[in-house]
Amino acid sequence: MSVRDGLLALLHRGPRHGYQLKSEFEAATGKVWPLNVGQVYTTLDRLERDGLVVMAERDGGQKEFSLTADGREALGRWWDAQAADAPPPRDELLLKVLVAIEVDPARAVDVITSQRTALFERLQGFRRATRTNGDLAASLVAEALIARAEADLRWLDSCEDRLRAEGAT
Amino acid sequence: MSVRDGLLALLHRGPRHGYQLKSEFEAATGKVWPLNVGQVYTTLDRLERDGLVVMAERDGGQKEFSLTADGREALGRWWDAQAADAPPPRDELLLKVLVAIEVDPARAVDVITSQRTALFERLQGFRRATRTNGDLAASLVAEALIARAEADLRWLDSCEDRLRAEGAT
DNA sequence: CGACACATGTAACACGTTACATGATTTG
DNA sequence: CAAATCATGTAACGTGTTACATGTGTCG
Repeated sequence: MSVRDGLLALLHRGPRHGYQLKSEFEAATGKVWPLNVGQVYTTLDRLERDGLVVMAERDGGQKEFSLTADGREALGRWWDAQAADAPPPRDELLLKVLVAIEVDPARAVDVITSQRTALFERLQGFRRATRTNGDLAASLVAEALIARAEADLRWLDSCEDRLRAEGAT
Repeated sequence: MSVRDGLLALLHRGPRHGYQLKSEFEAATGKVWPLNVGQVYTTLDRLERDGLVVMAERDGGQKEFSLTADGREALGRWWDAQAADAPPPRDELLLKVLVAIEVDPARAVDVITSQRTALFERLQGFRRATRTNGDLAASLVAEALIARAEADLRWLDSCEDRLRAEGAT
């Protein structure tokens, strides 16, 4: 999801101005994406340039943006698009471990160990977070991150096993 | 992980030229990151500009790049850096579902359903892939993607439950 | 010879990030 | 009044993507 997609989606709820969109963007994404307001304006400019959005200036200098028909259509396509068809997962943990194994197997064990420790601490943090807040978005984020972290921890274990097995031969 | 980090890491194995790095990059990352050769050269230029790499021209027009002391140091820092400290997870699936719930709860159910179907099919594909190849990198990638996909499927179920619960009240 | 892999690059564009500049309105 | 928040933007930079241009070597 790009800022572009996010803004398009938010405008589905009705006309908004830039500053408003910033807060709504962050709220909707459970605050995992802190957004510089400036980017909202440049992105809105591009959306307008591409005809997905129209701007109406209201008195007081406020500018109101709304979806055009094209914008609504683009949004529809985005809802239907499969997240899986997007560019392959450039995941930091995955790639770092893969490269470490390939480039410097001796060091790879250390990398894996240290990543696992850090990930485990993060996991604890997520679990703590789930118990403290009531916001739906934030709690779904926490749930997703917990599930991911658990999966990643298991994967790191598996990597280490494989490495040891390779080392033994 | 950026192309920059990847190239730095690959150069740890010894001096290389650009074209070589392209293939090694893709091999090391289990082919999840198809790389345009051009980018290798521009990235190497930047690394040289930043003093992390030196270029030596060999006869035949081939250019050999090697790590400098600074480069080695930067690489060391990268190995030690926690993947978790990197920018928060801009995950397509996670964000799309969150935004859908926030913006258009009625449609969110459809989005979730369709994402789940697609994800399940991908999962099947990954499982098939694991049984057919012997390459370590590729098989670790497959393993990671399977673990992730399973976690995500469970999360999608949980999202749907929550949505229905909200809808009921 | 022709196709393909090797090898090196440039140009244009999109996007995200940070920092900076400016002014109105609200609130302690 | 002073500070915070609301509101709109610009400039500069790093990075990733695509497309294009060029030339060498090899193999059928």
